[in-house]
Amino acid sequence: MPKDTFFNLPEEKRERIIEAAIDEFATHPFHQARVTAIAEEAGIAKGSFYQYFEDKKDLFKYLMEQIVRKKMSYINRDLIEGKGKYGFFQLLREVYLSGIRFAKDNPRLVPIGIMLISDKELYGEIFGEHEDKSVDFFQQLLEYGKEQGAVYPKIDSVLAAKMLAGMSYTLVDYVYADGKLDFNDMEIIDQMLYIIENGIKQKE
Amino acid sequence: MPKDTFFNLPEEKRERIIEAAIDEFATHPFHQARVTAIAEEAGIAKGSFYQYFEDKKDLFKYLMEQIVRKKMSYINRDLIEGKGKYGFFQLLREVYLSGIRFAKDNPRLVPIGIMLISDKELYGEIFGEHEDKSVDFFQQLLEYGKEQGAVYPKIDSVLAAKMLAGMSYTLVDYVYADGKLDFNDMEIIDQMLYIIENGIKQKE
Amino acid sequence: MPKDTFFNLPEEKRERIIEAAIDEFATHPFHQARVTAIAEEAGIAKGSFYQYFEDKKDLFKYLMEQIVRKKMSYINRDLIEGKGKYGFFQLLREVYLSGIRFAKDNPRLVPIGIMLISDKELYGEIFGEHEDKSVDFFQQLLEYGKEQGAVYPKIDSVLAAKMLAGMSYTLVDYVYADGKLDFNDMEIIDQMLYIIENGIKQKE
Amino acid sequence: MPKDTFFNLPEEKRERIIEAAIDEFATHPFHQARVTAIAEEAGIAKGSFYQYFEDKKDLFKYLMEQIVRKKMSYINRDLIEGKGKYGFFQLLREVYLSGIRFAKDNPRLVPIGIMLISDKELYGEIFGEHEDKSVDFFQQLLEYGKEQGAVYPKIDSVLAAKMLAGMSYTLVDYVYADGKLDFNDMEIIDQMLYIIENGIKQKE
DNA sequence: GATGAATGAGGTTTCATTCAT
DNA sequence: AATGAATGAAACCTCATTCAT
Repeated sequence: MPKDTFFNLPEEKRERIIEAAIDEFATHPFHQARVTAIAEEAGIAKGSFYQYFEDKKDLFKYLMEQIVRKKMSYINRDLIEGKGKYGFFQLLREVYLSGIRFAKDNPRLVPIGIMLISDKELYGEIFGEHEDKSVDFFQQLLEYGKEQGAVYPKIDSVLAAKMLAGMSYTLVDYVYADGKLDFNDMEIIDQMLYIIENGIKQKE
Repeated sequence: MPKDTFFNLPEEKRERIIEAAIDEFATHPFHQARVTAIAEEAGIAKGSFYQYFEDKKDLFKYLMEQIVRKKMSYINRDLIEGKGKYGFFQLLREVYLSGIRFAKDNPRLVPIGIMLISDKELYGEIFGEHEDKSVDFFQQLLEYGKEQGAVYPKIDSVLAAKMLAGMSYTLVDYVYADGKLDFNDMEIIDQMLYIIENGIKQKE
Repeated sequence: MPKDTFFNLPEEKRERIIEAAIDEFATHPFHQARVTAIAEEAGIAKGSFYQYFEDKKDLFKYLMEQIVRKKMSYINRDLIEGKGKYGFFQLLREVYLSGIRFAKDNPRLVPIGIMLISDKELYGEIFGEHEDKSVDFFQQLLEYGKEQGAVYPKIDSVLAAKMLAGMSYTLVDYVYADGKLDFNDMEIIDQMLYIIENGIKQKE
Repeated sequence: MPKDTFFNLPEEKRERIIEAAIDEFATHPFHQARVTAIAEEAGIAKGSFYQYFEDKKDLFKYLMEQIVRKKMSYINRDLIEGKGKYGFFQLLREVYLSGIRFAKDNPRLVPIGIMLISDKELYGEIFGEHEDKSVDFFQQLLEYGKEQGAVYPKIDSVLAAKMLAGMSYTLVDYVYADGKLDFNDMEIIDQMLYIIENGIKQKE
């Protein structure tokens, strides 16, 4: 957790530091990212860094929390508005869409998350051992879908949740790799949803 | 490419070095992995390491090639046997199964591949810029499925291929995380396949 | 070019580092000179060295520039005073004298320059490919001598310049080898000048 | 001194090793020159190197001796033929000419000698502390010149010898730097000799 | 609080030389 | 005698972190 000094900083400076950190962590794996580079980019003294944060990991943890929070905000906004209105698949659509919007609005945040996934040791230190939260989320969504009568009840919610979560990654990575998404995001999501709904089998 | 000296080494020693490297790379991201640790673990002098390999990256590349080759061997064996016999979904099942078997037989190799994915720069240096091969593979498989009349022809092969590839990761990661799989691997795969085939929608 | 940190250092410390560097480079060819030795001798941490200089070569370049500048200062002082007063041979005498005075005042700097000469690759990196400056200098001096009517006009200025430059080295090396010069420096220079002026031939 | 094994080697192989050594020492200062490179270039095993030579320095010493011997041979041949025939300045001319011929025939040997000069420590280990032999040589020549009545007797032979020796270096370096000499070597030497004989002063 | 110099552990890599076959 | 693998000391350099002002 950053020290109080960090939170007492003028908004603008805090912002600069965070931006610099994002730049560095987006382009380098954690152990490769340099505190010096962040300090320079942010225009603060190297010593100041340690006045704000316990150490490199402290900053990274904080950053990660912010990212998660931000990503959540994309989802929630849509869901809150839609909760009553949408059916299960429409909700799912919104969720995926929010993921894409997040990636599009914050492309530099995407690789940071991806990088973390691969470093299990670091991941553990940051999120504890707890399971992937997004899986929980999709699992709950699926239960809701079953209640609604939209999802085939015999489906194993846990497995399906993992699949949906994985698909979410696939989607974001797809968007991120391609650079920019445009109109036909919709098309891609709709096709993906079609497959999720109906599978790929040829019906006779 | 390792130097000749490496290939001239007695089988046993070569094995020791590779094992040590796997241990190190499985538990540390590339830049965090230490040549010293590998040399010590393998019981060779640090200088010897550089008689066998150009540098750390050289060893890593080689290791990665071996991993890919090995993984391929799991797939190929099954496919070659089945080519004529199996229908599309049976083939897909075999492919996933082979992925799981690979992960089960070589659990330490899994995280190495996963780590690489997140380090785009390193990834590029090793595989060039070329796209994920597994996506190509699944795409071809899908085309075959369409010819066979097993896959709904309107499905976008590229997108579906990405999804199938992603699902493959999901599966392996699942297995890897849980430690060991037993009999009911089958069950999980079958459920996953059911979803892929039919989707998750409640048919009326 | 040393970093700012170096120039911000207290005079005394900067001096210590330079002295240590001179000691090391005076007794070892560049590639044999050790950063560790310099740091130890200067009483600074090895890491500090790299806070002051880009790398070993950076320090060496800087040192070399200082040496050249210092040597120049010996010449210039005399020349500026003498420009109007002296004839060509008197000027030449001053130049040689300044070379000797430099060598006498800064004996440890002499071998550093000499060592550099032999390492063409390093020399090129430091001074660029440009010709030996001292040759240029003597050439100009000779032209001046011809204008003055002191130098035999048919003499090839380029060749003679090379000879005078070489002789300058001979002289310095002589002084340096012998350890210390005393009164009869004058005598040696005068004899040398006599030869340069009149040659060694017995006139009939 | 190389071991017997070296001298028992077939002429052709010995030659190859020497050539490889020359290549390496001509392009790298002693401490930068690599035994490995020499062995590779010569097409022998690294281990064999130590069967022939005590160590790197041993080979270098031997090489240096050969170079000196070879250079001598250029001088001697001319001198022996000329001893009676030539006057002092003609002899001097022959000596310089032989230096140039040597440099032209063996350009790769020149920088090796030059490099050695700058590394006083190494120089001492190889030639002992004894004075520069070429100075001795020129001194004797000058005495002879005086006897002959060709050299102005009041000239200090030691100083003049140093100058002549230095000039010899100047000359060789000149030739070496320029790459190749052609016909007008003669011209250069003659001009140089003119200066040595008569000086550069304008006679009234 | 801000600064930036100081530190030193630790990392990769090189290479002369020895050793075992 | 010939080979080439093995060794390990030592070099350069990086960087997170601490210290002193």
